[in-house]
Amino acid sequence: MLTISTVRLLVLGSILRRGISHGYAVLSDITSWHADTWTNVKPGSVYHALNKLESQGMIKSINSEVNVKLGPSRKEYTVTKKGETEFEALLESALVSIDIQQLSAGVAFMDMLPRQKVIALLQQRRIEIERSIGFLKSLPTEERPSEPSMHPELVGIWVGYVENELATTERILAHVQAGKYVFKSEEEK
Amino acid sequence: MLTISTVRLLVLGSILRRGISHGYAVLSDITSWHADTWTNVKPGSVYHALNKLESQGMIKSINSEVNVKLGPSRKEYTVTKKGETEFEALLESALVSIDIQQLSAGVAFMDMLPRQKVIALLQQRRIEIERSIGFLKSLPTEERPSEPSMHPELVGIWVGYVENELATTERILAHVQAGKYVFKSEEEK
DNA sequence: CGATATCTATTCAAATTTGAATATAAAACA
DNA sequence: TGTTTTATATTCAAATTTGAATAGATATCG
Repeated sequence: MLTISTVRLLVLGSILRRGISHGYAVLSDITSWHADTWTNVKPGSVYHALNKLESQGMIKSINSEVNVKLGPSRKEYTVTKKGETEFEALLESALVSIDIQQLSAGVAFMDMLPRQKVIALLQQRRIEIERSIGFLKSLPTEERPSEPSMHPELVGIWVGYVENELATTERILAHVQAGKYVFKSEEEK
Repeated sequence: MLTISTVRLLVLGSILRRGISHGYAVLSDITSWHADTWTNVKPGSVYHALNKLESQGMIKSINSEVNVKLGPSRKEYTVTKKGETEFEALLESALVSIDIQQLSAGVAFMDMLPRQKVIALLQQRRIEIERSIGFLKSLPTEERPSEPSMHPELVGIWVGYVENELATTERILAHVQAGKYVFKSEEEK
């Protein structure tokens, strides 16, 4: 289950990438990206996010209505300045978040930030994950657990999870530092 | 964010472990188990689950009212036969689920199933994860991704996630097969 | 050329979650 | 003894998500 901020990030990012877009295209983008794994957004969530973003002045609807399409009429949107600011804030917090769905959405759009910014955020993420590993490893367990919190396997599951998050962060960080991918304000040749 | 079925499993398991319980105790159990990591259940979710489980005949309220407590009055529940059946169904599906939160809840209560059953479920989980790894590894990627679904890092995040799930499953399976922990209908000495 | 399938596009009610508020009783303190 | 704190216990409105339904327009098939 995705959080609202992840949906907002995905919606804003999808519209920004296209310049002008509408609910169905956003939905198609998101579901085509998901690979049945990292997102499971339903139409209602996308349209809800669009309505809310519009009411908050993050996006605004335009009436181009160039009827070069098949099917019912669309409502098209562009992202406002305020929306761009929101997008960057959501993106930055996604790249630092320990949650894997947030991170996925962040990585999907990371090239819309400068390379150095992404490096700094991923380094921050690494520090938070290391703290989390330290905490989890400090938890006491019992071979005959008297309650679930003491169960070695339960603690093990979460240690494994965050250790994998650490490896993931370091891998991406290394690639970005090594010059892979094209980031904001880097010309492509 | 937890799914409803995970909350139901946790609530039923918590009541079953205590025999008789009430909302606040269930909430305390669940939050004391979480270690700030694998659950983040709010009061409203627990009470909602209790009301729904009661309306479905999975639990029933009893009026023992042995006022040996401090604070406002409670509403106490026991799990019905129907609720026990539901608990086992939820538990079995949690142990097979690829979702880590479901698995965590499943592991927390796995000792309420026979050892052989748990082994069979974890083996099934392993097979589903292997299928998932195969699928993810078959996805095409591009060094200059034209869309997020093609991004090597995004695919890499999810390959890493499921590979870690595989390792976790195999580790727990090995421990259970090696005779660790006390399961249903195994006497303790 | 009429039926029906398909793709496009959105809406809506019902279910669920969240965050905050409310409320009771005992304990602790001054 | 009064007042504040702490622990117990639940409720509720608002926000969000889900699942299903609705609906327009072209394509396809016999």
